[in-house]
Amino acid sequence: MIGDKLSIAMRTTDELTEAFRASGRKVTAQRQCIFRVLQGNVNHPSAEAVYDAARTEVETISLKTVYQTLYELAEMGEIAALDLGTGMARFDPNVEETHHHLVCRSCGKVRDLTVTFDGLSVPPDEVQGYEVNGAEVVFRGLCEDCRLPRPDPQHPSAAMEPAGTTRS
Amino acid sequence: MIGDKLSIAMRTTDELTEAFRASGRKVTAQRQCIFRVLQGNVNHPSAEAVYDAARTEVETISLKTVYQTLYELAEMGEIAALDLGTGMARFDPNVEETHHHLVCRSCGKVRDLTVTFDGLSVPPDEVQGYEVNGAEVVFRGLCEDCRLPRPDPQHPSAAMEPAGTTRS
DNA sequence: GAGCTTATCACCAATCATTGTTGTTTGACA
DNA sequence: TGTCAAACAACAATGATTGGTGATAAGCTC
Repeated sequence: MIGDKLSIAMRTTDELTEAFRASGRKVTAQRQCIFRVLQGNVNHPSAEAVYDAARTEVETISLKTVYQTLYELAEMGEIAALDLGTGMARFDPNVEETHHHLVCRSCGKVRDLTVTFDGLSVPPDEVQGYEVNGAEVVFRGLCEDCRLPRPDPQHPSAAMEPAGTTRS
Repeated sequence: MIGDKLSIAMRTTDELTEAFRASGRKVTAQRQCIFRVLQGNVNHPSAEAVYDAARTEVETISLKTVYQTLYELAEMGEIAALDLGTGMARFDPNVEETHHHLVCRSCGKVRDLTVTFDGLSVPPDEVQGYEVNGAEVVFRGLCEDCRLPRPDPQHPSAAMEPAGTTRS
């Protein structure tokens, strides 16, 4: 396994602590715990997944606190809140490098795709009055775990890998 | 206004009626009403928007029936159910021509973008075990109505143009 | 270190989109 | 026309997320 892959572009817990304080926010044990959960997390966890991970450290932390902290981090631009059609918001600590996403249709697993697509813009005669300032590409398919015959394909991997909705 | 734009690639009400019957489904007044609402609709309505439009014809129709019929149409491949991050599913009667979408960050309005992007695929060394079988591009920005100073930018146009969630 | 102020907290209850349940109605075919 | 399952309307319920409230504690001042 390439352990190096975990060194994704994201501030450290200490840097986030500093950024929080600098913006007039208070730094609590709960928030630092959430910072730690996010640090180096490459799984695009849902709020619930962050909550579960955080609770192993701070048992009394509430889901509301997790949501609030995550959206504050998103507001500060330290993480990205994504809606990838998996039925719940996913949070991506990687905001430094522009990238796209691979989403599993079966379990909802998300992976970064650090590829730049040239020519990904709206032709002038097609803008239909929109002022476009962003483009996201989502590739869908089946992840390795859901593709192969496995004991329980619904739960290929446990922690930090929340399942997506399987509508239709 | 280009009235021709309304002749989007979609089956007529009669064709949908026939397709429904052919697949063993029953055709009711409620369903035909929904077919009519969708026919030529270029606004990517939400279930709620279809519901509202349908109710002007069949006052007693229930939201559940609308959801059920829309997802059956999606299952049959006659329309597409989209999750574009606006907080609710949007339905696109245009399934014939491959296209992408323009989404307004403010009001959630969606427009088709009939453009083909070359090279929109995952490089082999980046697939990370996924079996990819689909790619969607979403361009985000502000639509004409939300961009310009207007009396009530939250409701630029009324019918069939449901607002998106404005999280964060 | 104590006191103060205010953000943040935990614990609810509430919301919104969507889905499950149930008893009734109705299309499709005999 | 009769039969019967599919589809219906009218609920209640779900899951993700947010709002309200009184208690707590971070970060300042002294």
